[in-house]
Amino acid sequence: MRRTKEQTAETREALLDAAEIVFDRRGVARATLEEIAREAGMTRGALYWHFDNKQELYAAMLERVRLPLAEGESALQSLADPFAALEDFAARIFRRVDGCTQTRRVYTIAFLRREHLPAESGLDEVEREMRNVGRRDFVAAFRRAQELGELRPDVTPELAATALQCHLVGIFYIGMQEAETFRLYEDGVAMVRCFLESYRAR
Amino acid sequence: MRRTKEQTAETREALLDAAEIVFDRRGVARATLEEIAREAGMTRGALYWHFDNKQELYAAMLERVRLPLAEGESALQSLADPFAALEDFAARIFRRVDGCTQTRRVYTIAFLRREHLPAESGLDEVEREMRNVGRRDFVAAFRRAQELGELRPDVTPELAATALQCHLVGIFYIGMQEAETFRLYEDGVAMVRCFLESYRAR
DNA sequence: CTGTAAACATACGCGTATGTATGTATATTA
DNA sequence: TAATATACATACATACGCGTATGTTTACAG
Repeated sequence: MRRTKEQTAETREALLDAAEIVFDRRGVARATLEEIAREAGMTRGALYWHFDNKQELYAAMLERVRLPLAEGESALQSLADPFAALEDFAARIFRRVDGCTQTRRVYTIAFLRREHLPAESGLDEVEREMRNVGRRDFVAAFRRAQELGELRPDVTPELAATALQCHLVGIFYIGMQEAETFRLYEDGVAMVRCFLESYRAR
Repeated sequence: MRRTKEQTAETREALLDAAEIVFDRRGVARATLEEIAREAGMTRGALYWHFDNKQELYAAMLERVRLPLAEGESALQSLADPFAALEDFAARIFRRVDGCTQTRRVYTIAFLRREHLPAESGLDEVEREMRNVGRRDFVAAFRRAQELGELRPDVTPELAATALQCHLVGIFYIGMQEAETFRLYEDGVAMVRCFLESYRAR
């Protein structure tokens, strides 16, 4: 029952799609490899052929979304107008998560459908790295704004960056829990815009 | 080996303390009743005497913190100065979570150490209720601010309430993940103050 | 065209957590 | 003070999910 290269790749994608669905439905811990395989119309044999275990399956699922995300649109580009760049960055992220079902589902899984342990070796390094990369960019942008005299004089760039981080995380969090009533893109952008104004110098 | 009423109550508390520790360490799903019982110096027999299963143990752990929290300091009191009341409300919550190790740990467990499923019957109703109660108060406060002409004219009370909710959740979320480097009370209050200013009319 | 390994399906053994059943000592009550 | 139910500890029965071993078909390399 050997398949062609194409069929094999399709099977792998189907397994990852199924993993997303079942992780979203049951949570990562309670999801069983049996249910994932059946969701894809396969057996656990196929799963263990493509992935070593649930951990690696989860990592591969993340990677499939991280790749297009890392391709270019992640960093904030121009530091000429830091506030505009920050708002634009947030808008792009919201647009991406709100527009693409798959991205949204994976983000939901990563945020809500799994347990975040204190010293989770390996996987959380990725998350922490992603978060810190974002934060580093935020600090740089607010520092630039400070140089331009556009930042409120009573706050540090670090605090402003942390606050933005908190606000974005909160928007994602609530937006995913109230997925039906909460329009991530429209409401999110409005909130971030309003938020950024408060850190602007008068 | 029958114990006195006092001893029994102490055992129950010890089991709940142990549940907090193990849930925080392993996450709720991966935590085993065996480890919890041993952490309390007991066996699973004691656990099954006091609680029916892990679900009820978790609920009892939540309830132990919800009780003192519901005793009085939860609602925002005066609507004379809505913005001050909101800031004060946030400050009290931060103070409570930041000051009390137990409260902080339970919040960390509820936020990070468990999986949030879409239709989790029973337990998530409590969470949703808590969240909606907060939100209702926020909406009322911002509506009152609108009547007083203190709310920015370009935002609705509902959006402002949602934004505040998002910001608070994000602060909790980040504050618990970076528990070492993030001072929940000081930084949190500063952020909320700055945030609230941005929704004030000029 | 033939051998080999890929791409799975099937079957098995294993550990582990759970729930329950039973044992037991003792505080409580009548 | 005797009887009883309490407050556990211990033992057991069960099921579930995982990892692996093995079987089977067939694409592909030479």
